[in-house]
Amino acid sequence: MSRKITIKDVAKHAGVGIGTVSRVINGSNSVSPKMKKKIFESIEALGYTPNYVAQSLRTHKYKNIAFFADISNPIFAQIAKESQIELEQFGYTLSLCNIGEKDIANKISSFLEGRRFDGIILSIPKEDDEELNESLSNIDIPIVTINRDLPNLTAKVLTDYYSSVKEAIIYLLSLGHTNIALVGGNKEIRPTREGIRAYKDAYLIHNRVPNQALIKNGKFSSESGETIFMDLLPDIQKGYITAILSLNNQMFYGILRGMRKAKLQYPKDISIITFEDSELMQLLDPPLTVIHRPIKDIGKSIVKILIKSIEEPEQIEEIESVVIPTEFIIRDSCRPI
Amino acid sequence: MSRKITIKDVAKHAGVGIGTVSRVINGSNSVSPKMKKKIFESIEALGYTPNYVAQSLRTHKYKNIAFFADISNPIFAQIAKESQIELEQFGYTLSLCNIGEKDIANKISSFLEGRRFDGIILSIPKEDDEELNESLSNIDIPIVTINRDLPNLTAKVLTDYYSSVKEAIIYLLSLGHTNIALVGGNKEIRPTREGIRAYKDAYLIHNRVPNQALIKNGKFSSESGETIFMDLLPDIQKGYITAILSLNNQMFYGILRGMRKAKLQYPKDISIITFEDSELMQLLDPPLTVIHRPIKDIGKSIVKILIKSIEEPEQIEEIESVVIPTEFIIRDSCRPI
DNA sequence: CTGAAAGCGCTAACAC
DNA sequence: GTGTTAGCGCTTTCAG
Repeated sequence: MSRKITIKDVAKHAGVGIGTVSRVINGSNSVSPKMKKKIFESIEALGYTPNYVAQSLRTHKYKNIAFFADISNPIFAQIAKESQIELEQFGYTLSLCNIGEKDIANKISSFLEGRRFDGIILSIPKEDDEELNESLSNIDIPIVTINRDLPNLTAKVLTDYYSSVKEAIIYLLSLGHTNIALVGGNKEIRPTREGIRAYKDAYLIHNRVPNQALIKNGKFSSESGETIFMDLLPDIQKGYITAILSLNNQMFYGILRGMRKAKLQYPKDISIITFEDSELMQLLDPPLTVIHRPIKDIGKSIVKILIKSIEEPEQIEEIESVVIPTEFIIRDSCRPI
Repeated sequence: MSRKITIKDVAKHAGVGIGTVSRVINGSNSVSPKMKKKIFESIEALGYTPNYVAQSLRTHKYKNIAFFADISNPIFAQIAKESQIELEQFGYTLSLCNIGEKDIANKISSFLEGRRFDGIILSIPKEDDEELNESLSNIDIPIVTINRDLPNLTAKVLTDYYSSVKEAIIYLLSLGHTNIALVGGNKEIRPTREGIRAYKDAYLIHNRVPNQALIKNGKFSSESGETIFMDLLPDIQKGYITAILSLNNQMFYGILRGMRKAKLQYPKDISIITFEDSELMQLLDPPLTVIHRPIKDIGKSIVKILIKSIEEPEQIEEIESVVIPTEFIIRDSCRPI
């Protein structure tokens, strides 16, 4: 291929100085209309596009965002997708970095090392990883977290777990369930805490106090969900536990698998509700009662906050968390007692 | 934060020339061991990491790969994830760009414009988009395609649709099914073509010729799958069509939804097989007979080919397509006639 | 084997 | 308003 054409070529072609071309490209300072026109023509004629790498080196702006999460979780994949679509409007690029359970601080810093990003989108598996929080607070570019309360990180997009979990539990209590198991991930993350808080409050409203043993915590995986279900199984078979609310879709798969193995069916043998409304959730038979959250809105909010933090840092005071509403959708996976 | 420390700082700290530091960083040419040691110590002491942007500007190497696909499809999200994990080993970054159905050529070129990538991973919805193929062949960096036969693009990672579809159809024929519907996406992509070829060959082996009308093409969406199912419905209810093989997971969701609406159950009313073995596929009741492909291997192969094309372009002659084997897994969604 | 210097393509400060 | 120039941080000749 022929050599990439540069700003110099444009300047020569238009018979102007290189600086003037730069000004036109950046729309900065006033350039005389005739110059402007001439330069635009040359840009067009030569098919010039500025080299972002060179621009970045000069300006310390990279138009590039790093996305850290566990993409195995389809929800994060969707959020990544929506964020990318949104970022594109602003001319930004999204670079993926998958993180698992372990060695996250290292993974993040080695990913960031040497590379240049203007901002970060992040969701990590625990909030109380001190080493990680330490290294996170040393990062000097804006970070937007997803559903996490991290010390020093104020820009966050949260899902309103509280309202819908409360609504769901109240719904179950109204159906006559008294012992509802709550299955969630690590206690050290916001969704679990909020879920538990909502759970307790819902019981309170019904003038009851839930059995602490009904609150089960594990990891965001189907294996963990299945393990928890198996723990619960004796009490389910005894008829003590009659409903389960799962705060996480991946754990929910494990619960379903466990039910299958134990030859239990919903809603006959147990009522169930889960978070996240994927296409398949509706295909399960009977269709599932779920808590749904709008992924597209989450992506949009993330990007909005992030771009603002990057491009208008002076207004950073005003940047706080955004809470995305959820929706409780009743279908056919719960039955009255 | 304090100013980023640069190669100059290291040179000064070590009392050497800037070029020597560079040589040490790149492991290039021989530098005397004592120098090397001193410089490494300074790098360590100052916590220096080279600025990739500056390196890129100089070397025209960016350590960055662009990924174009429709991430709505969980399969592509998984492939993106696996590719990223693999690329990381080589120090490369993955930038996402979601593409939909329309205006793809523009999307790709505007994404690439000005930015610098060393390679591209790509899967597009049709193979016969001339404008797109034209613009693709003008790209002067290595491109690895996923399951597409594109003119001029020889580096590809393919899934062996043929063998498993053939196996699956033979399985159905052996169960006594004679009229098996084949549901796939656009005819202008390799998976569909290969699926159809396998389908016909399987019939041939049984000394039969399939009814062309049983081959249905649509788009990779559940809506399209449902529409096709509804087309098929009369013949299913008549008992003419007794089995369906879906080449695509998203279309399959639509088929399931259609079955639900029509109050049909598998395997009783119809036998079904689909591509892609997700966790939920096993949770459907009864569990589904599926064709499975190893996503991790696909990611690895993509990256292997891509890195080789980038870093050892002289061996490009040898770089051809890799075919990833598939596996036909029999569970309980088909019954004998 | 090593230091000095040119230059990747661009922006911004500086003159005119 | 506009051209010239320094320099972002790095690699790579070029001398020595």
